[in-house]
Amino acid sequence: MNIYDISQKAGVSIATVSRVINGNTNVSEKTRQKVMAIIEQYDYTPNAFARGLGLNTMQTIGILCADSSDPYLASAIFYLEQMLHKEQYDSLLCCTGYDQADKEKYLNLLLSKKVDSVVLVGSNFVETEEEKNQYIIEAAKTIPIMLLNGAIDAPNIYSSLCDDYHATFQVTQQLLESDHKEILYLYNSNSYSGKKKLKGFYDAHSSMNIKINDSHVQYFVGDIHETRDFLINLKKKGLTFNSIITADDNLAVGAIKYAKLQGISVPDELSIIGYNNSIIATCCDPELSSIDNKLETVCKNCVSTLMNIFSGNSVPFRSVFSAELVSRETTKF
Amino acid sequence: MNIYDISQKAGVSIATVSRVINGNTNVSEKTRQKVMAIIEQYDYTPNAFARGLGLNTMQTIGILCADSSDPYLASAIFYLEQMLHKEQYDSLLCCTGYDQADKEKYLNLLLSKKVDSVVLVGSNFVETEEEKNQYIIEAAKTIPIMLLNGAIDAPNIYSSLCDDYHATFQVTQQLLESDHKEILYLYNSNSYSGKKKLKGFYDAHSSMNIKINDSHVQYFVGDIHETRDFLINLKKKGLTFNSIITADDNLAVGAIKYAKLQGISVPDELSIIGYNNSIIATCCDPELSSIDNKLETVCKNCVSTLMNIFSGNSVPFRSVFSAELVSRETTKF
DNA sequence: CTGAAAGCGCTAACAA
DNA sequence: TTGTTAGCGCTTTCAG
Repeated sequence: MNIYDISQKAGVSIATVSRVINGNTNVSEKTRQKVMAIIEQYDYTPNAFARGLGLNTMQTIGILCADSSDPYLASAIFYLEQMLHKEQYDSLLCCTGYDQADKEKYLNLLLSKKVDSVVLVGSNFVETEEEKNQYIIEAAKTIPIMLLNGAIDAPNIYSSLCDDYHATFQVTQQLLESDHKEILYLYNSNSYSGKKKLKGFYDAHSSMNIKINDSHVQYFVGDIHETRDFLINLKKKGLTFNSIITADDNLAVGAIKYAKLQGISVPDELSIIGYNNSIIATCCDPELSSIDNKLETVCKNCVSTLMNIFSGNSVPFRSVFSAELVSRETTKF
Repeated sequence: MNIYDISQKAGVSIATVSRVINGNTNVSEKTRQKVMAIIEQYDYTPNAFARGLGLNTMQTIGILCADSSDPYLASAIFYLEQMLHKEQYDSLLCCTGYDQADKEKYLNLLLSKKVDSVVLVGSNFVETEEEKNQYIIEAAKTIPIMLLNGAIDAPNIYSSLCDDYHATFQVTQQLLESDHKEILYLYNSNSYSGKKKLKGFYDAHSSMNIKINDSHVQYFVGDIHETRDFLINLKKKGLTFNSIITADDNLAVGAIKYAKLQGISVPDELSIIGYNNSIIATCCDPELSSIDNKLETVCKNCVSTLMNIFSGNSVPFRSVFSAELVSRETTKF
């Protein structure tokens, strides 16, 4: 059943059928009704591919993320899909993993599928070495690229993100002020926001003229139990600290497990602050104080910016929101 | 840049260009190289919409889930996307929420987008009242429908799932044998697998001639803290139990919180068993014993079944796998 | 307000 | 091995 069949049965031309399908007003109410009746009678749906070919769009947005099973990224994807759907866009999901070459391959795949835009979810898409971001800049020559929690300065690239620098700066300062002079900073990513957080940590110290011992900044990649063991090892080696800030809730849960195994009371002897305020922050015990980086807001802004771009409205190429510490049981403030 | 431009620049016909693009062997090596050179020089990519129109497929699979931010469903989506990608298929993700009408709307949307198949992820898509599944049966007249953790007996509908009945039966029996005569069963869904689990719980009791007190089977929908409070209330009302089996890890984490708040020691005074073995099972404290329903296996089977369908091979309309209890700290066995 | 007809870019059957 | 050509089903311009 195609537009020709319908036009024939309705006794009109295909142009008229097309007009009623697309809500074109230049159709008399009478013909409109006649055509609609046939359409419904035969349960006709226009062929999306033909439509795509003619209009050069299938109303699809590519969503690129490293790992959609990560609860934090999963939430972002969920928000994005919901909001895009409201705007009549569908979401083509691609999980790239953390390998640079794969990210590039996936992005090109999405371009070849002719999506209307692609959203890169998670700061791990922005590398420090500028040439590694070249493939994104290149893609932006074809379609607008949205960055969620990352930023690249190049034409047609837009970012929606949280001020991770300031958030980390603040909680670090707060800890330092409440007499936690020995803070361990644990991170697992050198991404755009990873660097911002780290800088916040450092700057908070210098703003109070406190020196950081290099071994109080630790890079570690691993699951919850591996993180726990890593910390045990650190302690064994003689490193002392009375609080931990992590770049990620998973790391923080590892820290909680570490404290428990070592019989260290939280938050009395050790304060722990996570990042992302994801679901696991309320699963652990004690429940984790975590920096909420306003994922829903950031996603909403991302989608509305995108819609404005499509409408030809002028939009900010960067939107920054404030994060906020959600205090639970692993901190005293 | 389209196929005509390329053919012209290469001095061949568009048919030849099409042949080299599609790896058709009926092209002399010499022309192939000549054409490839031009293609690469101009970085030409065939138009996916035109291709879709001609072939009547864009190699896309619809993935329907209620809520992709649920860690368990998120993992399923992740597995599916990865495996589909290997088979050259892309994933159109749709998060329907739990409302029946929305599920139906989304499924029809996917049909109109002409996806090659759709995977319904999660047993919540299969309702007990048969007429509520009619829209799925209807969709299956157009394209094969895959059910992950659910089953519907109708043509062109295929299921890949875990034997939830048996798994629940076994752990229930195990508890009963180890002198836990008062088991509370907590569930939050009347879906296909929800019913199977419940039946397993009941049958294990009857197989050992043990009667179940009706109030030991509780339906509750809410987040972790609400679940905790629900249990506190249950206890207040005088209900006694020395173990809890839940249909879901989230509920089980609520149970752990309940025990902690009430000063009940786990697993000595109370055993807790969750379901899904999702990431949060290792976040909580004590870590949760949970039934692993082999999500990766089930997903892999789903995708390979689908590929076989596309290839015209005969496939089982239902594949059932065994679940397995992963013992952690909330049980003694 | 309606219709005729020219694309959109590709695949594949058929001819050569 | 290569080329010609007829679709695929829709949108949209242009005439009327």
